[in-house]
Amino acid sequence: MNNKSVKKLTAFEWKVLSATLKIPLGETRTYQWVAKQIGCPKAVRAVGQALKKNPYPVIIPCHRVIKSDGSLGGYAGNHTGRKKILLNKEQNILAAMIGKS
DNA sequence: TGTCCGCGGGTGT
DNA sequence: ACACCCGCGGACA
Repeated sequence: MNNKSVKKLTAFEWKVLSATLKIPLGETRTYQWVAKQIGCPKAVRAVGQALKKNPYPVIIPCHRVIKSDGSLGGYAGNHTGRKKILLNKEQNILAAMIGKS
């Protein structure tokens, strides 16, 4: 997991990224869920920060991480529903994959 | 339903 | 070492 090429990320950030990567395609998880995975269910805010600072936004499905009440969160709120669109397309892709099979 | 506080860790100063 | 920040969560009004 740890490469020397990687930026200075702390263990907790790695936990967050790893937990986020564990989220199944087309599925969504809450910050609280991720926080619990890393062993800090109260560090939900820190989780969000780690995601925001994530070095690989491409492999990190930040849009897949939402608030506990089902809201997409501030990221999407600051844009034109970026999370929602990404998630929607993601589900569309998943559906297409299933359809092709 | 709306607003406030607290939790946990990062980064900047 | 201290203070402020953050893509939240939960409690209280």
